[in-house]
Amino acid sequence: MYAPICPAHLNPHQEGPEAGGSPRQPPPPSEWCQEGMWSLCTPLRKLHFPVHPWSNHPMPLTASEIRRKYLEFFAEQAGHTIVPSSPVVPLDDPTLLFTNAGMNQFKDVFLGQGTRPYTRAVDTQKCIRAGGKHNDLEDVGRDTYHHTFFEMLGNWSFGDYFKPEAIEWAWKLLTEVYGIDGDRIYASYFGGNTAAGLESDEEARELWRRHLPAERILPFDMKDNFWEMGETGPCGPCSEIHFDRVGGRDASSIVNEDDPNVLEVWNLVFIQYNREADGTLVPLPARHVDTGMGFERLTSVLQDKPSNYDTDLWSPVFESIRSRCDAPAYEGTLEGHADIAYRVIADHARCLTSALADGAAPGSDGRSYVLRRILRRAVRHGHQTFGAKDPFLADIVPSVVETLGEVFPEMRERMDRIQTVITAEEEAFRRTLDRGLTLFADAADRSSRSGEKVVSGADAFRLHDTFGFPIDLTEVMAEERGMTVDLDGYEQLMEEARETSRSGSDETDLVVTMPPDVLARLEDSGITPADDGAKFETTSTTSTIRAIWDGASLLEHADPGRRIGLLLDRTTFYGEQGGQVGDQGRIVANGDPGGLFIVEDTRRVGDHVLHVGHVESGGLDVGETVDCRVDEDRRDDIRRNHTATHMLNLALREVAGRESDQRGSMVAPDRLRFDYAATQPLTPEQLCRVEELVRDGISGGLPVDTAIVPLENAKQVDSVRAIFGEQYPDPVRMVSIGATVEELLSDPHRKDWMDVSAEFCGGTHLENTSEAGEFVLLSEQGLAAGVRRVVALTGEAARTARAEADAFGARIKALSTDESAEGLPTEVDGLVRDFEEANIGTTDRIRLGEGIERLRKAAKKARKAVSSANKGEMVERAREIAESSDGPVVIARMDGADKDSLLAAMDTIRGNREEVGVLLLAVDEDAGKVVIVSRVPDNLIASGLKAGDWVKVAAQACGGGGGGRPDSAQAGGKDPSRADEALEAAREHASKVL
RNA sequence: GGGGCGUUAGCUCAAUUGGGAGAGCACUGCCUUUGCAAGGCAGGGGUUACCGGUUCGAGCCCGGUACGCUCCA
Repeated sequence: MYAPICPAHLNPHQEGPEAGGSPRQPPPPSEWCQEGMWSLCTPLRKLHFPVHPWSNHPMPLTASEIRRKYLEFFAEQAGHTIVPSSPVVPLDDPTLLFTNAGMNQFKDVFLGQGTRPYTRAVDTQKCIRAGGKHNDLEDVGRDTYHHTFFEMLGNWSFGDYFKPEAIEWAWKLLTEVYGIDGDRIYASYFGGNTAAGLESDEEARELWRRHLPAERILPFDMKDNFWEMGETGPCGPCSEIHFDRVGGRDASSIVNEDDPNVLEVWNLVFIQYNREADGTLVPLPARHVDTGMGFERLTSVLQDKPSNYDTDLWSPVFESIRSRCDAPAYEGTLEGHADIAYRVIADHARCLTSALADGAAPGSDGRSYVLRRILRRAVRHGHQTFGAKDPFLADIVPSVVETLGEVFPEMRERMDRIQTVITAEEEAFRRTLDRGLTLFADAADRSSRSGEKVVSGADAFRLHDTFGFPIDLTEVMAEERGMTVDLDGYEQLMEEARETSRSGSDETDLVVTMPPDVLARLEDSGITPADDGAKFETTSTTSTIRAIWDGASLLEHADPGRRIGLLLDRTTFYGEQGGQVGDQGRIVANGDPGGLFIVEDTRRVGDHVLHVGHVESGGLDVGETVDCRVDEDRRDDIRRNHTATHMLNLALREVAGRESDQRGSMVAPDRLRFDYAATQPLTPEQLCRVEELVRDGISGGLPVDTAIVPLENAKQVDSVRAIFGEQYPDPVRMVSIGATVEELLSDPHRKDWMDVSAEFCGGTHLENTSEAGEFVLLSEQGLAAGVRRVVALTGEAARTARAEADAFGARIKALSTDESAEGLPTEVDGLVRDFEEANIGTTDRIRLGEGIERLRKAAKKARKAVSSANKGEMVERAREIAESSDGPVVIARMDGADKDSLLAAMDTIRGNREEVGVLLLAVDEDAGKVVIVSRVPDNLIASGLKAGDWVKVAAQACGGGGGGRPDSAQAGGKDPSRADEALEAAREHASKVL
């Protein structure tokens, strides 16, 4: 796994402690690297690099050498098993947003709930601290040592070695392997706490005394040196190792004081107690060691750099940012905007690369939303600070992979996908980024001018709500301007928005649900949930009425009219669940005269099945025997759509990739709707392909199988599509298409079963896919960021949609054969209108759209030809008018001219005679209107002739009005028969004022 | 399910109480240049997403639809 190493200081053949002996003392550095076996430690390298100021080690060690030496030291000298980092996205621990410490993957061991095949482990763990309890996001960029993503080096003992070994090895690794000057090392230990009844950890102190003078071994209290996992659970004292970057002094007074030059590098936790629920501490039988060393910090120490960002873990990333964004060189200042941007972008690129490599994606809630916020922060910096024009963040990813891909190969393997996701997300944000930045700048200027250094809650909310600026991003931007954000105002608006959202959605239909006290009363009276197991096999059954619910109380009897809900002892009605809508049908009482109940909807309330509807005739009594009859045709439509939904789900995975997880669905009789995760719309080709796949499935006549199986077994099947975060019952009902559930379970990992639909589903399905008949995608649209929705039809509805498409095809073809026809523009207008409202499939729409577009072009051309002929004619007449007229004004009627032509004519007259005032009038018989335009030169305005007044006089004479500027105006009249009166009025007005 | 915002030339975007739809880039032609890069001149390209309303007049105001973005549930 690792390259050959310098045999002098890490001899793989030597006896380690696992053989009973204590670790061998490594040889002095003068003996290192003489064999040249370790390519990075060759004598040649020594010649080129000066000796480190406080170590005698040839410098610099690269970050990957530092990491490797750590792992190898514990593996080869101390018998540890090298364990890979667990994913940064803890998929099996819902309490954790991201992996934030090395111990996460061993939590079960410390809790005594799990074991490992080894008792000593060493690893480097990918960690993200953002968005959760440990949130370093706000500090990234502002200082030089907080990161959202970092590596934690750790060595672990699970009931194996304890304090002596842990301290001894830590000392050896730092001083001998890494060659750190021991005079700069300080150790802390737990100094005891009488209130908690804990004694000082004298054992740790004594162990450190072997290496350090007493004044550099410092006691601290619970806060710093007693580690606890949570309220209860394993805990114990810890001992930290601190390093002084300066040296040659006594720095003991500034240890643990957040001085950037005296930093904690390693924390050794000795787990020896268990904190019980009553707060008492009980010694553990098996004691553990949990250590954590910040890899980036260690690297900065060993490379003698003032900050983590100056190490070779970042330099390739910074260089990538510099060249990609054409940014000024990084200067390492704390305040410089460019320097902050460098740190933010680099940190966030590392974080995103690592999270996406482990299968997370930016989105709108929880963990996903943290990633979205991180990405948007980085994008905004690249755009605003460095002026990056195009999506750039994905281009930084390769430099991250270059520095981390060796240890974390998943980054290398999934780099393409990481870049695709980042680019898509960045593009999405850019669509609102510019306008959002403008809005922010305006808002900030506004409040600055008014002397307040606060961005209003309304502006912050608008940025969030409309432009997708997370509130924390707005805060950062405000702070850059020395401002703050009115968070209270923002929260208030947010709460109002939530309120409107809520109130809009539920028009609280009291009948469809039951309050807890009613449910409790039912239970007390022994009314148990109806047995609805027969709903899959049959649609009718005989049953007894157990309860009648009217939205307020439980009744004994129901009369016609009111909307009520019925509870039965058994039913075949399907209560709305898992996206499938509830059944409709009728319930008929057996008595004489038998009451008739129309079921309009069926809901699930807890485990009860509530039949909602009204009594149509007769009456119903509790205890009465009834016949239940589900509307079978409607149920069949639903079954068609439900099975088609599963096929669609499978087809989408095939076409859009494994990441297109289901985000919701609705199965109704008239259509089906399916929401899925996606960053980009489906292309026309992909839409066709999806449709094709589902149609193939239908024509293939695949059998549909359902079975109830243990959840654990069902989860084994690789191809099963479960909704992320959904809780499934155990045992779970499984629906498969194209293979039986039994076949799937018998060989759960078989590759070709990726072509078989398998879902956990409690819905009603077809027996064979051929019953679906036909399938048409009706639409594909964006629903929210990262979520898209397709709507589709099956059966008769789908066939109708296809027929309608064919009809449009014929209409288009008919019009296309004669593109010069006189009525074409009108025909095309009608066609376009009908087409937009037509109920046809999206693939047909795309296909037909091309023909429609061609026709629109042809119609446009025809219209234009008419208009330009009209214009030419009017200009010609205008020329004649200009030549034959004299006097200071030209007033003329030019019937047949549209507004454009009239204006062109006016320009012609003014071109010929610059000094005249012009007023032209045209009657548009079709529209029953009079158009009047006018222009007046400056000399006549001075004499009192204003175009605005002039047209107004004329327009009023023919029943209209208008106005404009003194030099140019337009008006209109509504009475064409009085057009000549308008002309006369214009003449009078002109002669009067001139 | 409920809000907010947007849609103007092939692309990126303008358009000051509602008064003749523009710019930059790209495209076409000509000119300049040994060539390249570029420059100059001219030109084509728009149902201002769609439908309806108000108005003498709507890219702009009002209502609806489609599509996109975004937030909430």
